[in-house]
Amino acid sequence: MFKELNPLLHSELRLGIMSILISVEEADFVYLREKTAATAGNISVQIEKLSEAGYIVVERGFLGKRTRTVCKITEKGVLAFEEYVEALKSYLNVK
Amino acid sequence: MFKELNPLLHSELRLGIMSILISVEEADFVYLREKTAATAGNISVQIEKLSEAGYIVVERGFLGKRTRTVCKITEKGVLAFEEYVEALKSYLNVK
DNA sequence: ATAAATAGGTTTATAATATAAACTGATTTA
DNA sequence: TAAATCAGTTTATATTATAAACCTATTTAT
Repeated sequence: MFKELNPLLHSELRLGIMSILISVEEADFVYLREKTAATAGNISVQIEKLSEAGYIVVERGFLGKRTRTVCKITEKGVLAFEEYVEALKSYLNVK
Repeated sequence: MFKELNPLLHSELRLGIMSILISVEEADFVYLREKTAATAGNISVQIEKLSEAGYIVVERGFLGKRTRTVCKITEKGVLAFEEYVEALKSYLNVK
């Protein structure tokens, strides 16, 4: 009847991060913080979780002298996101 | 950018319960337990939360000699569910 | 008649989670 | 050179989801 909702994606902030990354394919820490309006600590933790799961890859580098953390969604992440959306449909009366 | 996801509805089990109730307009405890495949304790707690929020009404009665707890969604519950679905769309690339 | 299962729940304990506050180290500005 | 600001990370806390344990009534088996 109901499909399982991947708990890693069924989280407001992680879902927001994934939602951004699936459309832009590359976003840095600051951009994610601005778009999601979450605190830096919260973003940091959730990025780490998504990274551990292999849903995104994180590259820490520099932009001039400033540190810059760039995130990209992986193929695995795209698939997980798509499956999550499919699973959600079993809860909403959307076909 | 992203709309807030009502935390009361952004829960796999409560969402399942609401999803059922929005389509059948009346379901008892046993039916909800079977359809959601959750434990009775879990169902019990989540029904209570939805009830406290005024999203559903709960009537405890009898069916023959057996106790029977019947749940119905309220107008407030329907609205909250619809708003939740709208909010979700801001995260998925669905229009 | 009585013991053991079963039904329909509720209460509670526990483990997982989300979140923000506090912190760090570098860089820029006053 | 002291104070702010930037870009994050670590940690502490409060909330939450979940299942285990429990309870009371009823049915079934002996």
